[in-house]
Amino acid sequence: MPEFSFYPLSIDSITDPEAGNSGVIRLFGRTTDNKRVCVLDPSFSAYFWAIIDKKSSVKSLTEEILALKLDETKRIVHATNVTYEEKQFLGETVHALKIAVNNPRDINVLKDDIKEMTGVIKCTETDIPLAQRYTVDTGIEPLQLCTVKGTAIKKDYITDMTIEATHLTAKEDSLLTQPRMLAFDIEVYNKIRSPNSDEDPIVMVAMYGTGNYKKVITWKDYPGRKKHVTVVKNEEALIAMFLDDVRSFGPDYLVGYYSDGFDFPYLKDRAHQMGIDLDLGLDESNVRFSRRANTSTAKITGMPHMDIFKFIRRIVSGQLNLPSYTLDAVAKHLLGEGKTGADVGQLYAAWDEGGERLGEYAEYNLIDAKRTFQLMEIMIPQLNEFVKITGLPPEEVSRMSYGRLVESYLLKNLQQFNEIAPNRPYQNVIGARDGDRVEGAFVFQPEPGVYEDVAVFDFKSLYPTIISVHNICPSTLTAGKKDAHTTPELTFHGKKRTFNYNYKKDGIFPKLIRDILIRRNRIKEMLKKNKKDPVLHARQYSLKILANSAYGYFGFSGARWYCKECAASTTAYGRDYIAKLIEKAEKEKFKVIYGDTDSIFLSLGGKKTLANAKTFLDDVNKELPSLMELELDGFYPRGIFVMKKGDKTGAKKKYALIDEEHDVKIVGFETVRGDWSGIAKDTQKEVLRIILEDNDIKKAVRYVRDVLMKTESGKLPIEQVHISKKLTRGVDEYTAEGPHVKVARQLIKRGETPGIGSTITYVVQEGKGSIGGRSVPADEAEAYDAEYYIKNQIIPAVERIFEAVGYKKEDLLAEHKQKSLGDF
DNA sequence: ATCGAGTATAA
DNA sequence: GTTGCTACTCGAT
Repeated sequence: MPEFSFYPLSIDSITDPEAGNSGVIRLFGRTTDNKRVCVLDPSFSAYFWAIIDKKSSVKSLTEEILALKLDETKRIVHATNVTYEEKQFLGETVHALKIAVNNPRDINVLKDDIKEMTGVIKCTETDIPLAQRYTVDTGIEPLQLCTVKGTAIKKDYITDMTIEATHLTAKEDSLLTQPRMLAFDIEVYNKIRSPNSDEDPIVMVAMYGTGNYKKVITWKDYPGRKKHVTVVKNEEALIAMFLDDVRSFGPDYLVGYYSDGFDFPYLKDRAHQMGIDLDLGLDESNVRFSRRANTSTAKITGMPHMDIFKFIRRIVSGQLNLPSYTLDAVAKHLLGEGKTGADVGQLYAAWDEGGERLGEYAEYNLIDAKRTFQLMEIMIPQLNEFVKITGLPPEEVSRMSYGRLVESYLLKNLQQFNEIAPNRPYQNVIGARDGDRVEGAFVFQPEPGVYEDVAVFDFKSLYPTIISVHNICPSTLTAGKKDAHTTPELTFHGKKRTFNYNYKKDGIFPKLIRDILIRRNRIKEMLKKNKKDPVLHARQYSLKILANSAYGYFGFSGARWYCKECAASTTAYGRDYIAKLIEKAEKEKFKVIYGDTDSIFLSLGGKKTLANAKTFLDDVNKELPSLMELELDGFYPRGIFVMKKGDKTGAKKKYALIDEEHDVKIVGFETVRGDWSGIAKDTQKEVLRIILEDNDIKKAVRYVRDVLMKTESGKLPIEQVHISKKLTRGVDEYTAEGPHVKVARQLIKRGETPGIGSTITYVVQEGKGSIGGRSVPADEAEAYDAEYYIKNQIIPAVERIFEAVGYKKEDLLAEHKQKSLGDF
């Protein structure tokens, strides 16, 4: 009887037609001696719960449920086993029947009849995927080494062996950390910017894999071709060879960058036209596509396909904070090297001409695949941490949302509470929930001006600690005030009220969040000794994300544990903590200049020292409940707050600070926004720097004047007047057409297909009429409307900075006009 | 002058 | 399939 250890890479379930369509768990993985295996575990049964009104109903209901025989097409649906357990459901002790079935699909049929039975209150956990249920109940998890005993069977899987397991056990703490990976990228022939799969062929595909594997396939030969470039006779042969190469390489992960959204859908369209199947599955099945909202996914049975773009965009973007997440931008940031310099827009021309230039594009293609591979390598520790936290397979984790993260973590940790989970809401419930709004955070109204010696404090993980300390949870929400935390007064559905959370027992969220925060604190301690450890870093980051997602999850309409009261209570406590902190600071004669959600800014301004501020910090921390902590976020010799447009009050969420290392931190200004021209952003940045660092307003005025003159002369580099905005819907769906929509129409007219999510870059030119009417695609612009850029871009970007230091816009303009008049 | 739509960012 | 808050421009009225 074969016995070996292996790392599961994907876990899913199938039904076995030879055993009455009963559910079978299927694990594809890699053995410790590097073989590919498929392990089938038929021993695990699907089940769900029925919550019933009283214990005395158990016997009769059990009989009634077991007697159910429902006729479905080609099968009889029935329960195989019913057992009674006392469980917890949202904080209540309940009587529950665990109802097992043969075919996982039977759950959906049975539950409708069972919930109508007298004595049954509701059916729940009817929508948990069998594979997820399996990992939770057995502890067999993706990437965790496990040992299997069983019989080798013949099944048509493309693996070294297929085993039907008799014993399957998880080994402790051994994770697959070095998967065999293959990254790929395709290049398409296209004259206009967005390729059309009905016409434009795939001309190259590159692969880069573990062990320095590299290969480019193309279908036109050229002089000087390198030996890793293979030429085939046409596009059809290119696709066929690509599929063969992927199969024979046998990756644990097949990796792409935006391959869910582009490479695979494109390959599918082209292959379909040629009558080829993308049958990469280890069961010879085709790549499976699904579309939801505006994202698509491409999955391959047994061969996890990872779209690393999605993971970076959704999960890691919080720590990267880049303005753009193109492969080039992300690779430059994380690897120090981006794409090659080749202009992919000219690939079609090189292809038509033939010749040596094609070599540049083969190199470009290969480097794209290589960068994708390198990015995946960097992401592995982070990905592994999320796999451990959620128990989800890597391909799911790579496409995971925050809601899914929280929910998977909860489902995985419910046993310690003896709790059963609510079902996911139906669409109509989600719709009803969407109308609910809760009051958010407090933002301090700043006074415009320049401040000296600014100390910034913030609460460490404010919302997670509040949830934990005040036991905020759908399972502890209670009507009575006895033995309960009562929230500060808040507005809910238009009425003033408070909520109570019983503290007699730990809530699910509070307990799990406390564990997470404590674990994270421990890891951060370890990180102090071992600063660069990527695994520790990934671990603390994943815990941070998880803890921070809990508040958002409470208010998320698609959540199982949706709880608007909990979300409202969390922010109410947040406002209360900040208000009390401000009150205390003012009582201690500190000048509070700003605060937002979890932070306060104190201006020491000569009267107080940093030591005073630190004493204040210590005092505050002595009074805070354990887990909660105020931290010194930073000390800044100078800072500036500006006023809102139109009135004299200070603008919130908009300020700049300079630290002792002379680094300027700019928040909320146009400079850090993508939808302003380069000239406006650069000018604003420099003005802020001059004022904060040199403290020389005259110098700043001189600087702006120079910029205005240069702008007026028409000599700015054209890129400096590019403005970019994203299309968030189809061009015809707009009711109000801004300039970027009008420009998108021009692009369509010249044959391009700017779709949802594409960025439109344009230049405003001179002429009559609306700004939109005078805007043209950036690549068509040679000149710009100097007046527009002066009046609508540069001046607005700097005027309120000058106002904050007592300098009028008119002065700035007047000096500019005099000067320029003199010039003419 | 005012308002809604659209876009983007902070936390 | 995280939340809410603020600020701005453009175009319509």
